[in-house]
Amino acid sequence: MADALFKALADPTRRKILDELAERQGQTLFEICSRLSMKHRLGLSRQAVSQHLAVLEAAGLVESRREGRYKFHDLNTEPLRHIAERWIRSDQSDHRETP
Amino acid sequence: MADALFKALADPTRRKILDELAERQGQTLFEICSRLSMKHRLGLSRQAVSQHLAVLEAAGLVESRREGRYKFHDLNTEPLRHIAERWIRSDQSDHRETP
DNA sequence: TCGACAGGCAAGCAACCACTTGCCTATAGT
DNA sequence: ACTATAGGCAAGTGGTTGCTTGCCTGTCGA
Repeated sequence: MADALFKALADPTRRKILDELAERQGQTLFEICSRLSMKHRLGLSRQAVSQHLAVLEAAGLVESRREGRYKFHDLNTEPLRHIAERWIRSDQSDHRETP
Repeated sequence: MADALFKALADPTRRKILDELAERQGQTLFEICSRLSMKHRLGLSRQAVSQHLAVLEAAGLVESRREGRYKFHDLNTEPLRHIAERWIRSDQSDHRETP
């Protein structure tokens, strides 16, 4: 479970997809494709993005809903919220903002 | 920079190493090796752990200091603190605890 | 009804990654 | 001085992964 989450975040293209979904929820596969090629100059095939979305969905970071022939993708930030707690909770060093 | 961080976290063995360092700071390579084999039944070679530590150090998650023939490793949680902010900051969904 | 559009499935390939093996350096103890 | 200990360097290997290519399914508009 944590494994799928961290592996999903390991790829820079997948993180950019999360960026796009954070900026605008409910995008379709083609919208994400064109956004990636426009803004980031990424020449990815449709299937590549589709596979990335499958990985993100398996990790719980993306949820999809189908309407007709469109499939809309939504970002779910819930799995991201407790990632660092695993190592931060018993933190003995003082990481306060530099005065 | 973010790439090294996420790739470092992608491996389950490296995350266990971070767990061990979170539990006890300043461990040597051999201490980490024996801990991993004891507690997690991981039969890893010394070089495997050494390479993992190099990856973690490149990501800024582990800092090392040399004293004589020993090299002590310390966990640095600083890179972990702002990981999720990238996607959470402009979060419009209501993820409050279930009432 | 038929063609265009949105998406899915599966095999194949090249690059990467975790891990091993073998050898080497340097410090500490006797 | 010499041996054991702690660690490093580099080449090789099997498995994984990101991406492509080709083909198929389902939905909407004319």
